[in-house]
Amino acid sequence: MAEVGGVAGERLRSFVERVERLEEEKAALAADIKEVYSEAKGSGFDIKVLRQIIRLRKMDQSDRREQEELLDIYMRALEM
Amino acid sequence: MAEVGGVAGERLRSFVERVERLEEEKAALAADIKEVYSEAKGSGFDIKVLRQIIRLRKMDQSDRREQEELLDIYMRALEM
Amino acid sequence: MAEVGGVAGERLRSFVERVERLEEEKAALAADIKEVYSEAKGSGFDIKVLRQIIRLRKMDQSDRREQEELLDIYMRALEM
Amino acid sequence: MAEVGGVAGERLRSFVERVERLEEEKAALAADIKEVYSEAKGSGFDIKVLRQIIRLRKMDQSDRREQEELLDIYMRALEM
DNA sequence: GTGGGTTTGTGGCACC
DNA sequence: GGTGCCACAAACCCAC
Repeated sequence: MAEVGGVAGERLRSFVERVERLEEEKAALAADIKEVYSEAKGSGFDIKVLRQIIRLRKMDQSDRREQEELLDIYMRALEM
Repeated sequence: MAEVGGVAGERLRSFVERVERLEEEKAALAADIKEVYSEAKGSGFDIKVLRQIIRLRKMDQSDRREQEELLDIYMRALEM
Repeated sequence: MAEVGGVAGERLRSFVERVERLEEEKAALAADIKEVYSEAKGSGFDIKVLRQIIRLRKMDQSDRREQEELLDIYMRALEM
Repeated sequence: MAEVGGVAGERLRSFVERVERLEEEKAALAADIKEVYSEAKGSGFDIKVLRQIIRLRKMDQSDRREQEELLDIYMRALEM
């Protein structure tokens, strides 16, 4: 990190701005999600229930993956 | 949350899937951000400090100053 | 936070030290846990497998709790 | 990880339970710490700054200085 | 303003 | 040694 005002400064600025740009897009998506929840609420759904459903669906997936992974490492631990 | 099993079921499914879709995209952006940090690291930048820079740029100036002043007061109180 | 060197300073110091004390104890427990894993490894167990087992046992519990919670909020959403 | 189902099964169970026991105690301490912060908050202290104080006290002086210097360099490079 | 929950950041650990 | 991963801790945000 020599060249405080020189080339490195340009690279640094570039990285910072790329991250900031991506974070903006991410924040926009978060806002979209919030809007969907809001719309759902307007249709009479309970947001807390919705969130829970989505969380459980995600968990089931990762749970299944974990189980498979456990089987896998058991097998390797037993040198099968 | 009326009409369980009826028309509302369709709507519910639709909301759930929209949220899941958006969350996938959000996760993809998070991965992109991670990659940028990784690239910056490869260029010799300190990721932790980089994160701090981005945090400071986002933070309001007056809040930032306020926090620092409070920290200063506490440290003097503790004779650090 | 007036009284930088006075009464408030004493209270501040007291809180800080209480937290530090508790964190020390917590760190000691973390070290104990690490030691148990180490001992298990010495007995021929695969640490990664062990961790996975413990994680799954914890997950199963919290999964069950989540399911119950979901049922509960469904019921409340349906005003049962 | 040999002897699945035999004597090793007992040992395995023992290790798992010891870890789980220690993790419970650790969780209890975490709750205690949270409570201290809560009490401090009730006395008018800023929790965020309090945490920072504790972090700084734990951190090595030279590391702390190093981080600050790096931050300073980056900020000058970005003309912040 | 307080608590809960979600998300982000940091540190430790294992593997390469 | 250094890199990626995972778990814990902290910050943030919303709803009440």
